[in-house]
Amino acid sequence: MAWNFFSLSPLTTKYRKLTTSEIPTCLALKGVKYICSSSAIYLEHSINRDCCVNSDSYYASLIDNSTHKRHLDQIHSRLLVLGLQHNGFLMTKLVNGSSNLAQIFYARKLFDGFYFPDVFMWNAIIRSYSRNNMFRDTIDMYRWMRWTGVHPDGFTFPYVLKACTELLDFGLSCLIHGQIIRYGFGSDAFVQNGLVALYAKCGRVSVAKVVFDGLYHRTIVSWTSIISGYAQNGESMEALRMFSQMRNADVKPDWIALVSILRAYTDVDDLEQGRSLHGCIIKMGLEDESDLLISLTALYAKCGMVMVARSFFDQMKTPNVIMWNAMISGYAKNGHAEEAVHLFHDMISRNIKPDSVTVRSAVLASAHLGSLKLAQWMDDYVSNSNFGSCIFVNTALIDMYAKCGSVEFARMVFDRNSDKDVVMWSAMIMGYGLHGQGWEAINLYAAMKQTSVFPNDVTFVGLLNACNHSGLVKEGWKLFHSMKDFEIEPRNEHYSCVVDLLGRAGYLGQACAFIMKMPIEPGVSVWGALLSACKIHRCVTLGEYAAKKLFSLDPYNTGHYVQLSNLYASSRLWDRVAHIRVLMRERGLNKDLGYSVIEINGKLQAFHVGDNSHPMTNEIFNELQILERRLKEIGFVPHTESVLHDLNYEEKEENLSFHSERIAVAYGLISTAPGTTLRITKNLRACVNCHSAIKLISKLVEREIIVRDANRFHHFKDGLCSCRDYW
DNA sequence: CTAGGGTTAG
Repeated sequence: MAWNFFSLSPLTTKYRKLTTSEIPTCLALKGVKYICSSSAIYLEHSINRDCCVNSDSYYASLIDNSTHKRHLDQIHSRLLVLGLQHNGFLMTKLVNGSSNLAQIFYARKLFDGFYFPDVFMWNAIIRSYSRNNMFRDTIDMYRWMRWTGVHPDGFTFPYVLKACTELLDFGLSCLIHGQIIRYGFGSDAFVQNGLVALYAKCGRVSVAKVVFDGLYHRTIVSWTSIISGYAQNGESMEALRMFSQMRNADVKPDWIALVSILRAYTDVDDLEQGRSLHGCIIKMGLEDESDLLISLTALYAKCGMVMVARSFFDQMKTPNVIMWNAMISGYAKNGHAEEAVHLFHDMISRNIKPDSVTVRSAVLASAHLGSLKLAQWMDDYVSNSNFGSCIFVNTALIDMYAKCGSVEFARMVFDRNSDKDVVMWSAMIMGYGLHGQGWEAINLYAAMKQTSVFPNDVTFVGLLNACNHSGLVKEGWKLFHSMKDFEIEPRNEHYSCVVDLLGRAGYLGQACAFIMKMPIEPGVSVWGALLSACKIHRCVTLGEYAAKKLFSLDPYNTGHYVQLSNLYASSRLWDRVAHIRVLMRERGLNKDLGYSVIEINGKLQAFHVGDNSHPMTNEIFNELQILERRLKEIGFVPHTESVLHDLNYEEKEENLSFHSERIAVAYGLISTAPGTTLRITKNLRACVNCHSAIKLISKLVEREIIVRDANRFHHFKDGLCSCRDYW
């Protein structure tokens, strides 16, 4: 609207330029603080550029070209001088300009000085708050707008919905949804797409789907919203199903849609489909899209192809934080924890600012490495960073300390956090479970219930695990049945804990009956628990049954074959052991190579079975022989039954004493001062023989030896182990 | 003046 303001404003009647000296006078007249002379020169310059000072669009373009708050100040003063402070179009422009320069409080001041804001002005201030991530204020302004009787329009709601999305407030979202319908925007494409994304982000994909289904015209944005909604809520298969529906509807994906679809493939580890999508991306000429490159990096890294992922990372000139995160977490998740930590250090030394996700991934990598020294370094790093009070990072720290062998340090991190959510409590409970401190876990759970934090499914996985590791059959059984009090549906993990609990304690029949009564299809973990219980109690028939299930559900997992073979070996069924060996060869499987890592003075040293590559190998084997002799002297008899192959007795014995954890112990003993605690990490589960041997060694050499195996920790001391031979 | 994505602790 171009109203003629010349008649209203005596100063501009002659199209006269303001001189620099005049400006302060005019401002003083209107009571506006004069900023600085350079601004005046700027204004002067701008006005000189175009002497035809006659329309809103002139001032609009001045505002659009402003790059500093003082420019806006100048223009504002000028508008005041001209009596244009009630020109809605220009004042709205000014508010927009302020918010673009992140001058949110200035925008608000302008807004407050404007008496009768129309919907455009309201949208401008709402947008300002939303763009500056002040979502509570966004909602407050929207409420105030409604209260003054101004009707929101189709431009208002996307910002309000964005705010709801960020606030993750489902109740509020429903309220706004109702208002959207009442104001008549029930079929506005922008608003509806916003609603789909909003419900999806609040974790209510089913509601999002209802809105999506009601859409009259589905754009690529609608499809992306619903696909990413499923992907973000862990329903990757459903996301991919929507993707195929989208293709049937002949909607061509753009790069943002592809990012969501890649994420779904990444989550289900579908490297093949991911690769073929990669091919499509190249065909579409989108391979230079850096954000797609990040998704591809995450995909290849998650699927174990870290080299390919790294090549994407390396080809990017200036990777952003998210790319760093994808690479670091990719390494961390795939047994390349060292590279992950290395890359993290690299990032710091190159002065690239990590965010909380980076730190979380680095902490996760440290947890995998198991080095207590590194763990403490990470803890220090976090304390000196901005993430010291970040609940996500602190939870990762608790998990890390527990996995690095120090449940005490984990507890210290836990105690220094005053605001604990269910995830943090669960992490601590898990930590106790890992160290076989079942009662501490249960007591902590009791303390948690005293606060207003409610347990969830993961809390119970932690608790049941803790009961398993401490042999607390009755307590575990009770806890399992208390899940329904919290309306938590047990998952396979919970069922397998119970099977483990019953099975280990020797109640194989009950364990079996329990499986038969399961309301869901028993998965790998359940049959795996049954098989390992059968191995302990040498129950061949039932074990074979469990193994058969496992081979059909998870045919390429070497662990199951080894378990069955060990079960046969324990029953001296050597022909069946041989048969398993043939079966594995036919299927192209090799027994996972065992290795152990020991930390000496903060440095990690890895050993595999019979490893003689270390420079000190002579000394190590000498120590091994001494230990062997001393063990024999006190009457130690090796358990030979857990050897995979049917070797002759001598060979078996030799193999056992050269197991990687034994070599690591020997190396640790000769490399550290007497009395030093040894910390060892093993990739597989502790074998029966080494477990008994290390118990005795701890007594012979008067050392505490802490071994982390694939499942839990063993604290060996004075001839005993914290797991009380229960693992 | 409007909307969709990626990295992500137990």
